[in-house]
Amino acid sequence: MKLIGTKWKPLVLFHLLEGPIRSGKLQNKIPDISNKMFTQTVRELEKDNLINRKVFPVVPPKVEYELTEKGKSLESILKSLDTWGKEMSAF
Amino acid sequence: MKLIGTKWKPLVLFHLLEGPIRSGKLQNKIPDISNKMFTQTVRELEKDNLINRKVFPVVPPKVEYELTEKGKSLESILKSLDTWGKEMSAF
DNA sequence: TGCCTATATAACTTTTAGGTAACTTATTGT
DNA sequence: ACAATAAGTTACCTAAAAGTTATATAGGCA
Repeated sequence: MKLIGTKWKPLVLFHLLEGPIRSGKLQNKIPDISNKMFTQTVRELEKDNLINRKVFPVVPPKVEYELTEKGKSLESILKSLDTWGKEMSAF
Repeated sequence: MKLIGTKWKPLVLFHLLEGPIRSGKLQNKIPDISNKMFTQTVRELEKDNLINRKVFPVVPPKVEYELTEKGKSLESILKSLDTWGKEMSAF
C-alpha cells in the first residue's frame, strides 16, 4: 500500500478526518483534483481498507465515504504532516 | 517542497535519523534505489534544506550526508510512518 | 603503465501518474 | 418529450518520475 508516493491519498484521508462525507462534497474540498483522479484515489483507498464506500440506491446517486478504523489510525500522522507542511511553507 | 508524492525522499530521511553517514553507506541501506535516483533525491533534499552535504576533498571522493535542524523536525513523522507501515503490513 | 577506488553525471528509454473531454445511468419535475 | 441531477467510466493523451547504461574523476599502489 503506497500512501507516500502518491499525490492525492493523504489529502483525501485528511479531509475524511472530519467525518463521513458525500462524494461531491469531498471532491469540492480538493479543488485541483480531477474527476478521474478522485474516483481512482478513493477506489484505491477502499481497496487498502482505509475508507468505506457507502452507496445509497437513489437517483440521482448518493455516495458517502468515511474512514475505517485502520484509516483512523492514521490521524496523528496526517495531522502532523498537515501541521509540518504549514509551518514549513512559512520559509 | 514535495515530500509526499515522491518515492524515495521519506526513506532517505528516515535512514539519516541515525546520524551522519557516508554517501555509499546510505545508498546501501536502500538496496532498490538506482544510482541516479539516489543522487537526485539527496540533491533535492539539500535544496529543500532538509539535509547537509559535506564533501571531503580526497581521492577517492568522500561525501557525507546529515539532517539539518529542519530535517530533524521531521523525526516524529518519519518514525510514525515507519511504525504504521510495519504494523499494517501484518494484515 | 594502468587498474582501483567512491561519487556523481549525462544520454536515453520506460513506466506510471495525472489530465481532458465525452458519455452513461435512472428518476424526478417541467 | 426532455432537461437536470450526482457519481462514475472510458478512451485518449501528456508530462513527470524512475530506471539503465556508459562515462568522468584523480590520486594511490601493484
